[in-house]
Amino acid sequence: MLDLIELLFFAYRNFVSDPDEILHGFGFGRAHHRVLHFVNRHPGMRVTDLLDILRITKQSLGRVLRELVDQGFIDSRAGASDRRQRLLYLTPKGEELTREFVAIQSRRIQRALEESGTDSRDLVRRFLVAMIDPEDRSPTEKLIARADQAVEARSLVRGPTAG
Amino acid sequence: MLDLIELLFFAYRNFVSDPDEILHGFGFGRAHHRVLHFVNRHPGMRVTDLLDILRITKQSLGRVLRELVDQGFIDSRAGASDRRQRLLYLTPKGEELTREFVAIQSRRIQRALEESGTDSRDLVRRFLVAMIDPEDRSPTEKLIARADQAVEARSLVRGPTAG
DNA sequence: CATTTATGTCAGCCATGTTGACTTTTTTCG
DNA sequence: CGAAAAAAGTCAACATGGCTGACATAAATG
Repeated sequence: MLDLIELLFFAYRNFVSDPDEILHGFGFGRAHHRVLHFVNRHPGMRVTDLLDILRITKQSLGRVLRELVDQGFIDSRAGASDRRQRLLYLTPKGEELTREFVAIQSRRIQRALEESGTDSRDLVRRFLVAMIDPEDRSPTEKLIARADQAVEARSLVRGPTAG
Repeated sequence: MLDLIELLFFAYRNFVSDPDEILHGFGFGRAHHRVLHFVNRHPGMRVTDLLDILRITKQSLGRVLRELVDQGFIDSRAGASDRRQRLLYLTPKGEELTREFVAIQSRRIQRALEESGTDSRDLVRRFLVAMIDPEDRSPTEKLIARADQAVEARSLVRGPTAG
């Protein structure tokens, strides 16, 4: 297993370096990437939801979130039904930036799947899920499913060719 | 691909948290884990080799390496043929600690491979290699091969049942 | 009205990266 | 031999992104 332990290290390092380089030009770092990524996936999410996903403290998140809001990458609106909540959305500027690193990371994964063989996607997906702590798997898969459904819903509203 | 991007994040986070927890008891962190891991894999490696693998600065490495040597987890001996070199070895204490996190990470991978299906190992390995930057792949695979061969050589010297 | 919840903020600390400058020891090469 | 290069180590200062603890405010809830 030692080879796979190391390959995970090397692969992940390259994988996260893609967005790192893009964000470095804006004075942002890895922490900003994560925030942008999950706000993109769950538009209108609460700050608390983001804290649960990232598993960092409010203070750590607060720092990067403030920078992203101040510089116009994220919009933070009070909730309609519960006005204590701050619901997080990407601005057009934030969407544009997010598209960049989603694209580059998707390309890397796509290439790797093609090189590793036909029908590798399902197996790789199952492997990654199984690498997650058992108690976290179901919540994680539900989170991903909810995000995917929301994308689907938005694309139906805008029409099939709008995205 | 968004689901795989996120699964990589969640899977890797759990994957590295295993050794993190073990090392936290010794006042060590992620940086110490990496050093111990690669010194275990390449006993007698030079400091320069380690710098090449980790891609961090001499100063960053120096800090954690000093702690590991001072506290008796790593032995640093002058090279026989080139006495400028410091060749790095795990002490018995370092070996014991290293065995712990190799074991826990191996168990996680083993479990994930079993759950993701028969013959998943080869495909997962190919996928991980293909996730690495093309120009880094060949050096990385050679590095892993050399480490595996050295393990093989050592086990032949000590006899097949010694390990 | 008291309590809880969601959020934000100040202050300070820690781990681990970075740059830049410099030293010592040893090897290599013209 | 002597100059240059290589391997390693060190000092100082700084950045990023984690952390704890203590509070403050607004709004919902019972």
